[in-house]
Parts: sequence; structure tokens; C-alpha cells
Amino acid sequence: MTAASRPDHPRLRRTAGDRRAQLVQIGLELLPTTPVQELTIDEVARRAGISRSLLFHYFATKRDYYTAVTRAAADLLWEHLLPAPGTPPDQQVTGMLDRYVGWVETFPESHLAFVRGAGGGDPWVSEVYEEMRARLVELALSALELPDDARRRQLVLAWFAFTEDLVGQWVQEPTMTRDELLELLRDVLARLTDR
Amino acid sequence: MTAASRPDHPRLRRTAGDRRAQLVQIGLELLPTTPVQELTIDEVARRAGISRSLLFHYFATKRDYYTAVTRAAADLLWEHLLPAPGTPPDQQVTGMLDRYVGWVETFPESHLAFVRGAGGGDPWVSEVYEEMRARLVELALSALELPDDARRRQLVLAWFAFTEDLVGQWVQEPTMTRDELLELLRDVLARLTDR
DNA sequence: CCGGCTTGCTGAGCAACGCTCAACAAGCTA
DNA sequence: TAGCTTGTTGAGCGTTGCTCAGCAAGCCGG
Repeated sequence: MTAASRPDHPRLRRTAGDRRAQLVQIGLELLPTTPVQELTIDEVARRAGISRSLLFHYFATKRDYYTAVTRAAADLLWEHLLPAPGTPPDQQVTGMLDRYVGWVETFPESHLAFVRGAGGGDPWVSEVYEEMRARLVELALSALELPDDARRRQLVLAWFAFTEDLVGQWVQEPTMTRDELLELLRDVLARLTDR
Repeated sequence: MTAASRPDHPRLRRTAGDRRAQLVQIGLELLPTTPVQELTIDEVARRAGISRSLLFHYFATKRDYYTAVTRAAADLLWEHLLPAPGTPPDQQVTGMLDRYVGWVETFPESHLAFVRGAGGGDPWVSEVYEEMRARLVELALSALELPDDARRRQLVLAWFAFTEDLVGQWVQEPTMTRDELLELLRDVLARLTDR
């Protein structure tokens, strides 16, 4: 149907890297609108204008492909959250929170899909998510200049769940100002990690 | 393989209600060990000793079946959490929290599967979960004798996410005593709803 | 221009799964 | 025994994840 699926030149050859990047990119575009498990290889191949077989040449299994797409999404978020080098520690967490809310505001359905796909579906996919969460906890605790014992790590992880849920709801129905939201989240984290 | 799949009597006939209950029961047993989307109709039918076709006679679609199973699981949890009639309001939330932790302690993987399946996979399935959460919020706010405006509802819902995450982690690696956990959760909820 | 090599790429096809449909048969009643 | 209701089945269709043998685009040495 699209020009891509019936190109003027009978066959277009790409380098392996280009093709991989294109396929992951298509996955990133499809992810927000399509529940992870409903995304078919056929659809991706059709959008890329290639055969199903080629997709399996680059990603041995559907799971591999989804994992790669999820990892790409996680990397984008991670880079967006990472504080600029030289930021004083006491501002790092506040800045990350602010950027996180901004991210959810900008791509609400994309973020929802990411969180859902990560928490719910495939164990391999959720592993990517857990890995990023673990890295974020490390980052947060070092920014707060607190030792990261097991207890505190648990509390910060649970606070992530709290934050994700609340920000997700708040974007849909703002029951307070943006600043109030940020202050509340910051405050809950402080109280949790203080003791 | 099993006796059920090749019974002595060539065919066993059940009432519609019995069969439905049996199929839902099988789903409940399978749910903890099997990711929702990996559970196949074939497997359920095989365990019940019936043909696939019969399952589709009772549940028009796979989604319908999963929804029914999830609803059954939600009902079990709901009944377990519900305070005994006559409980004074100030003890209701504490009691529910206590029973919730007990539930997760007793069926850790079952609860994990429920939360994951609910948050992640199918929208229809997660709807069952959201419905129960909404009912729980109502219950909690009335027990706390607080008006349930939109803001408070959001905060309690987010606190659920916090609680689920923390209790799930704590069961795997107890970093505090059970009483400390309960007190912490209770305290966070109080602070959140106070303002 | 040509033979040969690498490698991106395809089409046919298989197995598993969700789902349909026409028909069989168990158990009851007249 | 005939007949009705309804629980139950097997054959089969379309889709989807995945495999495999082989085609052909682009580059090379001659």
C-alpha cells in the first residue's frame, strides 16, 4: 500500500546496521499505539517494506526484537533523565523528577505503554525495565548522598512505583499544580529515605 | 496422558455451571505459574479433559476466559481483604493492610502474577483490576472517614502502587520486621491523606 | 565484459494457536 | 421406544511465529 512496500527500484539493499536501526525505529513508533503483544512481525515487516524472513534474519525471535525496541526506549528515557555533569547533588534529584514529569507530559501514551509493557508482558522485556530502575536507584541514592543499603533501595524502588502511578494519573487529571506535584513527590522521597 | 484426558467412561457429561466453574478453577491454578499470554486454550482444555471447542462454547473468546479467571482471582482477594462487619473504622485500614500482607506472604507468586497480568497485558483484564482498586479506594477513604475528592483518590491509588511494590519486594527480601512494614505503610498513607 | 564471491534478501511452507461449524450423543421425559 | 434438549466433539480455516533453501545486488580480480 505505502510507497515503501512497493518501491520504484525492484529491490533496495541496505547495510545490516541501517536495517537494524530502521526496524528498531519502526518498533519505537509502533510501541505507543499498540499493546506489545499485539504487535505482529508481519506489521513491522510491512511497514519496513521487507519480508518477514528478513526481520528474523536480524532478530532471531520476536522476543529478541521486542527486547531491542524496549532497550532503545529505555535508553532514550535514561539519557533524558540523566543530570548534566557538574550539577550539584542536591539539585540532581529535583531536576530528574522535573524532567521525568516533563517526559510523561510530552509522551503520555508512550510512557504508559512503556511502563505497562515492562511491568506486565514478557519477563525478558521487563528485565530491561528493572535494569533501568536499578540504575536509577543507584543514581538517586548517590545524588541524595545516602548509603544504598537494601532497605533504602527497596523504599526508593517502591517510591518509583508511587511516582509513576501518581504522575500517570496527574497527567490525565491534574488535581494540583505541577509544582505541588513535584514538591509532594520530593517530600515523600525525603521522608522515606531519612529514617 | 492423565486419567482425565482418557476417562474410563467414554464420555462424561457435566452441567453448564459445573463445567464453567471447573474451567475457571483450572485457570486459577495455572495463573501463578504461567504468564497470562502464554497460557493456551489447548493446555486448559487438555487439563480439563475436554476439547478446545467446548471451552469456546463456554467462553466465546480467549479474552473472555482470561477475564473470567481474573475476576475470580479478584473476588477471592476482595473477600479476603473486606473487614468483618462491625469493625470500628479506625481499625479497618490497619486490618486490611495486615490481611493484604498475609495474602502476599501466602501466595507470593500468585499475587505477582495477578498484579503483572493486571497491569500489563490485556486492557480488558486490567479493567477488572482497576475496578477492584477503585472499590478499595472507596473502602479505604470511608474507613478513614475522609471525603473522597479526586485528589485524595489519586493519592490513595498511587499509595496502592507503592504498597504493592514494597510488599512484593519485602516478601522476597525482608529488610525490616513485619510490624515495621505495616507501620511504615500506614504512616505514609496517613501523611498523604492528611493534608 | 565476465566469472565468482559475499551477503542482504525472498517465497514457500511448517507447526501452533485462536476460533468456527455441522453434527454426534448423553440423559431426560412422554 | 421415540423425541427433545444440550453438553460435547472433530475436522478444518486463517493468522502468526519461525525455518530453510536459494535468488540476486553489489563488489572484486581477471
